[in-house]
Amino acid sequence: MPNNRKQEYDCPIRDVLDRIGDAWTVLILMELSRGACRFNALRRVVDGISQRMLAVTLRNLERDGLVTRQVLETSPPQVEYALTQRGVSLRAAIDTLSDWAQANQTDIRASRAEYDLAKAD
Amino acid sequence: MPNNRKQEYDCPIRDVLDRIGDAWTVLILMELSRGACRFNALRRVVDGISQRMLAVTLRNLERDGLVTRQVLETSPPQVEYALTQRGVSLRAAIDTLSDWAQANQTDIRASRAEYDLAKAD
DNA sequence: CCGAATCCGGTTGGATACTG
DNA sequence: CAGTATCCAACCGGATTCGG
Repeated sequence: MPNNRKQEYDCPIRDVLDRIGDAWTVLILMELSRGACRFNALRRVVDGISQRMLAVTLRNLERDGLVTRQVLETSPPQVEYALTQRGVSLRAAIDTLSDWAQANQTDIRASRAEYDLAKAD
Repeated sequence: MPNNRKQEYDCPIRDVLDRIGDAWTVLILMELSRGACRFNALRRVVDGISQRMLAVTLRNLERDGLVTRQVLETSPPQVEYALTQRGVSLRAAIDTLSDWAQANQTDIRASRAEYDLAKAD
């Protein structure tokens, strides 16, 4: 039920988190923000992503208008993905979170270590 | 492998997304930002959350130093949760994302509808 | 080269029942 | 009141295979 109920309320922040909360979307977004990229090129650089998840993630991004998909008429055909303007603006919003993450990561790690230690009494 | 590999790289943004990417953390964070709250009070207001997930989520938040857990010496004992300073700052970062979500949600919905329609040809 | 379809093991999280 | 423990169904995503 967790995934069905996600869209149960009309909560915009949930929409975004459902998109970027998974393991790969943010990585792909970051990679594409460095410039357009083809499928297998992405696959090599994202490192560890399966073909399936790359396809699924890109399709979702395209569906939300965050990424464009352009088929190049080469032989064999190639497909180039690029951020839309909306995608760029999302990336900027994510950067805020990323900044927070970097600024607080050592403190958070310390808190976790302390917490785990206290539990191991 | 997706969950084991999450922490594989030392990527701070992943740390944050692993925390707030789930269904409940953000909702609880938002609720606590309105003031301290007890367990069952949270449970009532968050609406739809199971007892188990509320406990798990709160424990994770506490572990990261985002939330404090204070046992009140009443009878029966009550437990009050509140945001830490760090929790407040995270909420601020999330607000940026939330603003983006609100600003773009109608466009995104439109994109999705258009995409789905094009697929149903 | 790009992707969809199928299969299937591991994780997630709800329901329920039980403690301090 | 505030959790923990157990059980189990649903989902997610990797591996593999096949199509355009």
